[in-house]
Amino acid sequence: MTILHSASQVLRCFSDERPELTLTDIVALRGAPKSSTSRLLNAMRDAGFLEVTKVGRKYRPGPLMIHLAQINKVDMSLLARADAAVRELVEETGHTGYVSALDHQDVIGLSGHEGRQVLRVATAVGRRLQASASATGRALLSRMEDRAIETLYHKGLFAPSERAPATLEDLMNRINQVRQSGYSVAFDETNHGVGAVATVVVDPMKNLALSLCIVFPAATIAEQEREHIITRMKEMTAQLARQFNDHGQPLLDTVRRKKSQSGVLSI
Amino acid sequence: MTILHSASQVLRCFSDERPELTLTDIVALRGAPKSSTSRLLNAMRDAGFLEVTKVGRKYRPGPLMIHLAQINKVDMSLLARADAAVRELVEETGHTGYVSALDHQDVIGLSGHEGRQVLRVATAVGRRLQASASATGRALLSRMEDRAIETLYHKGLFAPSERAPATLEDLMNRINQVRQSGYSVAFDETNHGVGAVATVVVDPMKNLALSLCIVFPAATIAEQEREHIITRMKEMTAQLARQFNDHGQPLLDTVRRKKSQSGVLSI
DNA sequence: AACTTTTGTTCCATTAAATGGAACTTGAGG
DNA sequence: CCTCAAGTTCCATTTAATGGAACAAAAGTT
Repeated sequence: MTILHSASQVLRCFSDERPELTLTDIVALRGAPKSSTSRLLNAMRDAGFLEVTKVGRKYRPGPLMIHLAQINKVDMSLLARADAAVRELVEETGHTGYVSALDHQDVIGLSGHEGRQVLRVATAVGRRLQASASATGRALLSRMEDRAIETLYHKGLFAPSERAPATLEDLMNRINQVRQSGYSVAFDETNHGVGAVATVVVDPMKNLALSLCIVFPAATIAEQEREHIITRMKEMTAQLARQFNDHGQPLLDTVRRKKSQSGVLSI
Repeated sequence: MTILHSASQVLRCFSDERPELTLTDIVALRGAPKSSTSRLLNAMRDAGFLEVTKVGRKYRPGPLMIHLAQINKVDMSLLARADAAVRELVEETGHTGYVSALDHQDVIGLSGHEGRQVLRVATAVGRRLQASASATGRALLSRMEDRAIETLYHKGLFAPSERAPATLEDLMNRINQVRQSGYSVAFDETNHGVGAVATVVVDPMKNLALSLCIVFPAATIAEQEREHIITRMKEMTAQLARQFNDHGQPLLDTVRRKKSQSGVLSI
């Protein structure tokens, strides 16, 4: 174990729920000896990775992190991150991939990358898709509360093809499958001959859900390759979820209010 | 030199102007051997501190930094940072300190910390002060363009005491002194018997200038102590400036528009 | 205030990692 | 196919990190 990995582990201990940690906290979380951890934390403080609160000897991410967070060209938005992840998947698999978000009953493509395969699905940035009849749409819906989904489809739903869910009950079954497995699939639903695998990740701070999706010709894909795509997508999505403190909470129906700081007037 | 310090140096190489760097860039910036730097950068990538762009082997701050930037309880605003810096100065010197911002011709106290000294200046969060007749006000004005200052005081200015600048010319002289020395002083200007030292730092992304100020009884302060306060304030202000990419640019008169991302639709 | 418990630091010999020069590999132009 | 620049790997050497235990400092407890 190099000290950089140790430092990395320490920094990963911090989260929204635990923005400040003591030495003993970190010892407990990492399981490393107290002495090493003590020296490590002091070294990290000296280097600017951490800073200590005057009261209670608590550590938190330090000035160096604040410096990096100010660099606005390093886009840290979920969209930029999800887009980068999809691009990586596209390069790996050669299939087309895109990132999309939900808008009422529709899914909108926000960014897309075309694959290298001769037979490939064209990307459609800005195009709308029925949420209920697509892998990416059901992935996004899976992070809403049941009540909200029912409200959204209270007038019933339209199935553009035989394989798409035709009733609210069908849809809920498919959504529950997504919730359980962590990914969403579709074959021949909105577009004939097209297969899709999608996952979803939410940024709880912005209450924003985005879906990662890889699309491919349904006929030519091998079972093994499909499995591989699913595995990689779940891996990359899990990484994004960790980065954004997404612990699987459902999306809030109403807009969350930001708490005001204590003791300091806001501008 | 520990590897943590090296890693810290590398991360400090990134800025708004240089959001991505190659191995050779970093070798040039740090002066360390190429071999060590190569290994260091790869180790940092493995640990999540950096990530590499697929094209051009460029490095930039990595997923770990993005994770930390998401922690909302770690307040990275300039106000929170300036407040923490002032608190530290107050603890060190025992004198009262505060952070303030400009509102037209006034300075408003945004956060304050009272000193430990028996004879101390009381804090006044939310209270207004004449910008022209205070150390903190002139510090803030020093980051505006001359034209903007002239516009602000085109109706002339009022001096609340003999030592305060009475004309625009007086004021400009005092402001130019601040620009040159990097700090602002006042004795017996708005409040009798009160001395003050102030510095200013701006967050270019928010186009926000904040002033750090330490106030003390003018009569009882030793020359040496005053010098020490100035030195420490300049140090801490310089650190903040580095973190926020403040390179001494004047404040924009109009609100800067944020550029939209290329290739990706914004939500 | 004296005691106990909890929490963090320092010491030490041992182990493991970082170092820098040189040789080597890779990749982009010509 | 060659060349030059950019990046990686090798190796012996130096330097830093490790973890157990003793030590010191706070925070509770009687």
